Amino acid sequence: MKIATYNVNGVNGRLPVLLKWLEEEKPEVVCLQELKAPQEKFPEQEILEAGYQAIWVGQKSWNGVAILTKDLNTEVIRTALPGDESDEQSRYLEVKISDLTVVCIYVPNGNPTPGEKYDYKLKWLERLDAQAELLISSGKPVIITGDFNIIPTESDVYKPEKYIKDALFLPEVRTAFQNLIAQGWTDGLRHLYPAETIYTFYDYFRKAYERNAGMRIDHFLLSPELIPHLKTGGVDKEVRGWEKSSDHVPTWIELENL
Amino acid sequence: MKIATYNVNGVNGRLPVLLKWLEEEKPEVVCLQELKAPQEKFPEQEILEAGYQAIWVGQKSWNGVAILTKDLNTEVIRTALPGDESDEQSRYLEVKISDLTVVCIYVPNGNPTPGEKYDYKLKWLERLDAQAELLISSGKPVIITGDFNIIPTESDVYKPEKYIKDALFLPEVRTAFQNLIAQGWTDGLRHLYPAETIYTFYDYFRKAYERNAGMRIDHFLLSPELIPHLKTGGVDKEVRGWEKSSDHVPTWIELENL
DNA sequence: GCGAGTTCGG
DNA sequence: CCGAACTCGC
Repeated sequence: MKIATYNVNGVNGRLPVLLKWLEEEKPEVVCLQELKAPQEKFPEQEILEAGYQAIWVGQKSWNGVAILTKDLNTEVIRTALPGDESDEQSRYLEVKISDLTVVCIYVPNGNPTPGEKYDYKLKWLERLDAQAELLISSGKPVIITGDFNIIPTESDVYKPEKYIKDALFLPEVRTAFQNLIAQGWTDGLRHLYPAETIYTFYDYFRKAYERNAGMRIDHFLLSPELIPHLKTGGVDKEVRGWEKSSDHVPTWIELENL
Repeated sequence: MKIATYNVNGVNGRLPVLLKWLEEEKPEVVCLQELKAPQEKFPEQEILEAGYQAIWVGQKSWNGVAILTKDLNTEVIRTALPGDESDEQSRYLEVKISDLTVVCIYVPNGNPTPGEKYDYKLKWLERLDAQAELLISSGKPVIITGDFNIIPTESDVYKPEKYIKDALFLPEVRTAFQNLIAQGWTDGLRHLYPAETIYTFYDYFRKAYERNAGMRIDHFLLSPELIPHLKTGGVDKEVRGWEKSSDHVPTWIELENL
């Protein structure tokens, strides 16, 4: 089973690119972030015509997450991250696909630092930590994937020194990621390729893609029982060069015998 | 010689449509209105590659006029309508192509009425009247063409009763047009087709094109010596049905032996 | 309805 | 740099 994550940065503006990529790669499960569309403006019809069912949590202007599945029975578990009833932002979607739990997340960016937005990111990551602990304790197969807005290590960004004060790279944020790993989760892509440079995001400005000025911020966290099934993964880097592409790159893993 | 006028409603947004139409119709002279582009953002390169030289008067956000010519020596005569030095709007361009003077105009819309904008339209038309008088008195061949924002008669709009208080149809404005005719100018298309319904504009709203709810507001005024050369003309109505079309229709005349 | 600008968020 | 929403003009 091929599972992908793709921060589309506007699902309607991105529709031609998204459909072309789906047609070429045909992943069974796709987690999307930054829909930037209200619930009623998600392009359900076009997605259906491409052969995918969709579950989504929209929001006007910002955020928004979705999970697309191809011929798979999908059950919604929750559409919000527990821990703060007053949180209005659409950043979390948890579904069950047969015995596999798939969690699609869009972690707050958190810039500028310091500030309210950074505080919100840290609180959101605390709530994610609690929810991840519950999920991994279940002993069932779970994937948490999406745009984490976290650069896990110095090896995951083209010039770490430029990001010392950035909300994607500050120690507290990297520690939050390590805490998840300490719970027992595995960073899927890094597990497959321990020493490779892997970038999932290239800024729109200053020709970042052409300069290979990227970072790895979209991740797959796998619960232990999934590791034996993990055989390959990667980034569809060329999509970043397409006309009207997102600033993120589609990222995927393949699980065998699942 | 085929001479066309086309209010493009944004020359950059309209570029694919404009280039396709130029490729199909190949007019020797094209007057454009509503460039909606500052001087430095006119797509000169793409127009050159399509085989046209261009002279243009840009303006940020609104207005803007241009004259494109195919393999013809073109000399700029003036880039503003005389009579008000303080007028900042780019609505007038006068050039000489061999012995023919071509004037491209974008008359102010003037709505709502009454109001400042209507007053500005009337004053602009007075200045145009003075300039037209000068031009016709020269005894040389002159064409004044463009978006006049004037519906000359009841026969030039689908439902005249809807436009009684409209700045495009108020008596003062129609009189301004008749005054030009009284100077000796000929309304080229009406001269060719005295009894036909000819529309050059269909609103974007309420499916005006599908309902044939149009009006004739783009005109060719010809000085007397040109009349013997005028053999045919028309509107490229189908262009209005193209993807991402302007609300105006390209309109043209053909002058023989010129 | 649509194009171009601006503002916001990234 | 880019997407979405809003404003303005037509």
